[in-house]
Amino acid sequence: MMPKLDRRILKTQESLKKAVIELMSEKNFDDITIQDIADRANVNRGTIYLHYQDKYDLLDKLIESYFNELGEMDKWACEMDWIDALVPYFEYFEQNYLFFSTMLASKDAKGAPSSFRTRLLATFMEGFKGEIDRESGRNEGLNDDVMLQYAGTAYVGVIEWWIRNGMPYPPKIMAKQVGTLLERSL
Amino acid sequence: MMPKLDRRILKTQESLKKAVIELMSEKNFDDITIQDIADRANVNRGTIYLHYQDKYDLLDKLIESYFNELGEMDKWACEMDWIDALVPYFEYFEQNYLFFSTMLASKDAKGAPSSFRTRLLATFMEGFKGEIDRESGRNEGLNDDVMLQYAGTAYVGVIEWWIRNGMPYPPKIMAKQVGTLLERSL
DNA sequence: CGCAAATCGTTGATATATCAACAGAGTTCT
DNA sequence: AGAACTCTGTTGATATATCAACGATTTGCG
Repeated sequence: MMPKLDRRILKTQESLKKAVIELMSEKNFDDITIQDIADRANVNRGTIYLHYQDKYDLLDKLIESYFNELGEMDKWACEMDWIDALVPYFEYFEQNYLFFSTMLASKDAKGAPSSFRTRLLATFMEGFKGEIDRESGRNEGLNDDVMLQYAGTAYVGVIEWWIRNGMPYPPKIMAKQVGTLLERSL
Repeated sequence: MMPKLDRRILKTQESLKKAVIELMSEKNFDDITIQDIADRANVNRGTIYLHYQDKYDLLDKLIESYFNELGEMDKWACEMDWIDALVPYFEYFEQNYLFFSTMLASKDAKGAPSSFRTRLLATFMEGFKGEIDRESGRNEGLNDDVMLQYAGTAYVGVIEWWIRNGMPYPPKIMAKQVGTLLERSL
């Protein structure tokens, strides 16, 4: 069991993560100072060091927490219908749209397209692995690699489009449509 | 000088006040328990007693803080044009619409119309006192009492209507219109 | 009624956050 | 190069919040 975290720890860490996301949507991560984060989170600067090594560590743990959350949802979703299983995902993206839009938009230090996107893709492809239809024969002659890459990039692409365009359709509609398409591809 | 409050005190008190406002917009104040408030504010129940006697004390101080804020704005506004002076007020009502709509809606314990509304009216009338035109002669034969009551109830009434109807016009528009009307009445 | 559960207000021990201050490392400006 | 400035990471003393527990009321229910 996790050793039941103190309320204050959760609150400060939440404020700090929220602050980083907000600030990253406003300026480059490198231009963000520890004091900026502390101010935005309404937390003493020193407090940050009680939880994180530095701002990079904070960003790492922030991203990690989202992937963990996605991982949790995977477990929950694996035995459901495609369309039903996707609903909570789109709801999750909607609730945390600022995080996802910011992370998908942010370039890596070197200017390369975000490693976040790459990792997100890998996560989805991993999740799709067990869902490929190997029984109906419908997919004979198709390589797993290709199908996974196809479905994965499509999925990420749609999410990216949906978020960037202000989430024009509600999560349930998105789940239904994307679910239908993914089902055909795997 | 105020003895510079600790960050934690401000944060806790803010959460608690916000929690009470939210809860009051959902159910009767008497049905709200201390534990409810603690949960909503994400604060330990015992912490509440470090700041307040009980939930009634909390509500008192909550309301008081808003009247103090209004009092501060009065000082700032007294030497301005009517219309310009009203803008910050309507902006303030807009920002804190949940508080005002809840308080204006809430009945007192006995079921009487809210004493909050009565006090708000008194505050505005007090503020209007110095603004009555005694020079142009335009108001001769008119009693101060009557003018104050007239303008005060009108002002409160418009605010109430504006908030209850989802603030259909922006603060600046409201300030201009109400400012024009108040100027005519005093 | 009478019991069970919920709520209250308080306590003591402990954990966390705050604040002011410091030295060191970069920056910027001249 | 050097002065002035900013940011960093760390420290020690202190203030505040947390948690679990308690007895005392109050509330809800059979």
